[in-house]
Amino acid sequence: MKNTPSKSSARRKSSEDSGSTRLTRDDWLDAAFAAVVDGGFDAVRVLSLAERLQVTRGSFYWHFEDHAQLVSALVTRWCEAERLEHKRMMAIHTDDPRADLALILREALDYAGAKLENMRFELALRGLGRRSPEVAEQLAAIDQDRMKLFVDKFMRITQDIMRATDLAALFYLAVVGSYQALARPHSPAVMKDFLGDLIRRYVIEHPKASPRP
Amino acid sequence: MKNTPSKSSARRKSSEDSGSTRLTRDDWLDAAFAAVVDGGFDAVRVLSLAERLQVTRGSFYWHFEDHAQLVSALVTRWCEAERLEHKRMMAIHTDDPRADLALILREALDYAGAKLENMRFELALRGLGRRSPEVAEQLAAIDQDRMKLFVDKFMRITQDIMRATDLAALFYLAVVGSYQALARPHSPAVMKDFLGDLIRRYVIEHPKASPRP
DNA sequence: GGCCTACCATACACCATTGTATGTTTGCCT
DNA sequence: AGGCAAACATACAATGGTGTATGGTAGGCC
Repeated sequence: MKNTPSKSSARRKSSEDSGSTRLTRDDWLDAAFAAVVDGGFDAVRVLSLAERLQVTRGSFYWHFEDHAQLVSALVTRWCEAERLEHKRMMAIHTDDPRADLALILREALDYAGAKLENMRFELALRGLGRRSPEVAEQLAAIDQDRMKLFVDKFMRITQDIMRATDLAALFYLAVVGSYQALARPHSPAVMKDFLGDLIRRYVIEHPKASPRP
Repeated sequence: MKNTPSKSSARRKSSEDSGSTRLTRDDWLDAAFAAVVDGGFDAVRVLSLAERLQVTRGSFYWHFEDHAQLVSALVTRWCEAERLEHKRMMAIHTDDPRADLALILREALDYAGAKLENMRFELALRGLGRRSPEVAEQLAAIDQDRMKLFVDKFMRITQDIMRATDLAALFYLAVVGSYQALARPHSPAVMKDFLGDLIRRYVIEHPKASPRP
């Protein structure tokens, strides 16, 4: 449900406590996140969230200035958590670069539980980015981050900067494209492991076979 | 502006005429299409369209039952036009399968003018499909159509059904993914011809080089 | 030239949502 | 125990959107 741990002080309640004490700012952000996951950013209505949280809107307008501030805070929180993930993946560096790449791809493509929610959020965010230049900018930074990650990992396999860039871009675009298919309610299960298999077969197991003029 | 020609009778005005006679149903659909292109489906407001068309909402509620009918008609109109395009591309069949594929890819990736609008519409439509099962179904049919097209064309090059399916899926996913990047206001120009070049280099010019166990 | 119908305007009721102002409760702190 | 600030409730104004009912107008057809 939460994409980053609450930094609420100890005396305050966080969503882990099932007790019905007061809410924190992060609780509202969590509720907004859940709303985005199933319904997109249009589903982030102050009243709906309040209903979900069993409070009135009076609580909201204490924790936030207005609706825009909620959305903005939600987006930046997600982006920061995402960059932490990138850092974590960047740190994966054993003496077997193919295994490293396979692991990263497995993480990026194994949609399950919280990861599926995260994917749906990202999709909705891309939709929002089409109408908000600020969000588009933040998303571009995320994409750039991930491309760097992919290129780095491919680089250790091919040792060819051009080829590594090509492959990284191709597969990252395919990953983004696959999000669309996987976000559908009844996505074909066969899609799930498709890209991972493809990269294993075409790149990892046969790294020298793909052509380069 | 229009993604399919109006079938309005001769006495009625279509948007080509600059004269300010009465409107037709297709004029409203065109306006809705334009609204989706810049602003998504949330920008399809009856009042905004009326303002854009220099009329009041009285006109709208004569041509359409309600707002939902407008959206529904718009979506099916686009889908039908898209399938016509698929048929046209499917008919491209010379004795040089590589040139055929290159041509199709150029058409699918050369975003300019009306094609960019079409792409932005498709992206918005995918967003809508995440909350409307009917739309999701129509989109799945479109995807299936295009996959068949891609597989057919790759098939004539590789003569290997498995490999053709893999490559078709990989590149189609990449095409869909690239839509996200290209839909951004200031998309890097280098992205524009990237996939086309990639396919030319990796598949068309060196069709036998990619691996398959 | 009258008329009938397609097309559009006007006016109203209604609902969802945001924001604001102000009152009320809870609980920590000393 | 009492006070103070955080957290929430309540009530109200304002906005922007849909849908409906009904009245008005223009243009083809006889």
